[in-house]
Amino acid sequence: MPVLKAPDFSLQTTLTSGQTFRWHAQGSWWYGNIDGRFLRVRQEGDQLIYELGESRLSAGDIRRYFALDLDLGPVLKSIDVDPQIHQAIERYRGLRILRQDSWETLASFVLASFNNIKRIEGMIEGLCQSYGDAVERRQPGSVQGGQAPARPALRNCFALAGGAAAFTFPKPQRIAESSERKLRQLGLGYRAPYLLATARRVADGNLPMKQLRRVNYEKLKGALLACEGVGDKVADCVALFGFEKYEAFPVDIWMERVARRYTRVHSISRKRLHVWARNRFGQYAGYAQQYLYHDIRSERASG
DNA sequence: CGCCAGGTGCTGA
DNA sequence: TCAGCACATGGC
Repeated sequence: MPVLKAPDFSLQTTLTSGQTFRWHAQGSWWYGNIDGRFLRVRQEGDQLIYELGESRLSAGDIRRYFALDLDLGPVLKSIDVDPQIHQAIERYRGLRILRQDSWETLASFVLASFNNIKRIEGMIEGLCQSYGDAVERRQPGSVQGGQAPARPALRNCFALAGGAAAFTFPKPQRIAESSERKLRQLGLGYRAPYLLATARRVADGNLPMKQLRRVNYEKLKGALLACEGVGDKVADCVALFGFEKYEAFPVDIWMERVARRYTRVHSISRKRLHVWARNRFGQYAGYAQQYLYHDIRSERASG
């Protein structure tokens, strides 16, 4: 089985830290896809083991997705400026910011606003089932020969951990062709028109995702904010998780709680908090945010 | 059941 | 810039 060297990495922490919504754990394996190519991965010590089935992914693709090419030590050292963040780093060292597809990240975080993670995952799954491409799970022991059954375009034995078929994340065009009514039927609620408008903006070329990869954080954020349903927080999530803008610092309800640990001031505006955090943590503020976010949520969950 | 969720857009000071 | 409010829906 192929193996990648993965020092300073925690697969479990990375995949459960609320930055990605489509990975599923089964046994020691995590099942998911990178740009629509399905695989499973697991970690043993500082090794990342993966299996591709028939997916055309290179070791470099996987290394890049999990950000294993990033030297984490200096990053963590640069944000380790006080006892709060220090504690989070000690607890969750190895948490990395994934390099996710920018469109999938944008659509996902439009749906994530004022919502809970379980439901976000369900909404995204429904969206994929309705508008993505089906990937049938190839049975490893199935008998070959005779007429090949009408086979779907895509197959992969790691398409799903459990049963039926898995689905790729839909292209913007597919959602753009839909309607608000159909999207509401998926349970997207008031986010349905936001997602539709955003998908149309991308499909029409008014939000050129590929070109935006080359612009700086400020310009990128400005472009993202032009989308309906994208405010400061969503734009920062997309910049951080989908565009490698590590200075982005998304401020949500959990960051407000983190802020109370620091200042005891009960009400600080999200804008002020954003400025304060970026000044405090610097060019890798986004990493600080993700460690603080995971730390306080984990603490709340375990009591 | 009531409260909460990785907020945003809009309105009116 | 800021505060206050409506917005859909399901998890717990």
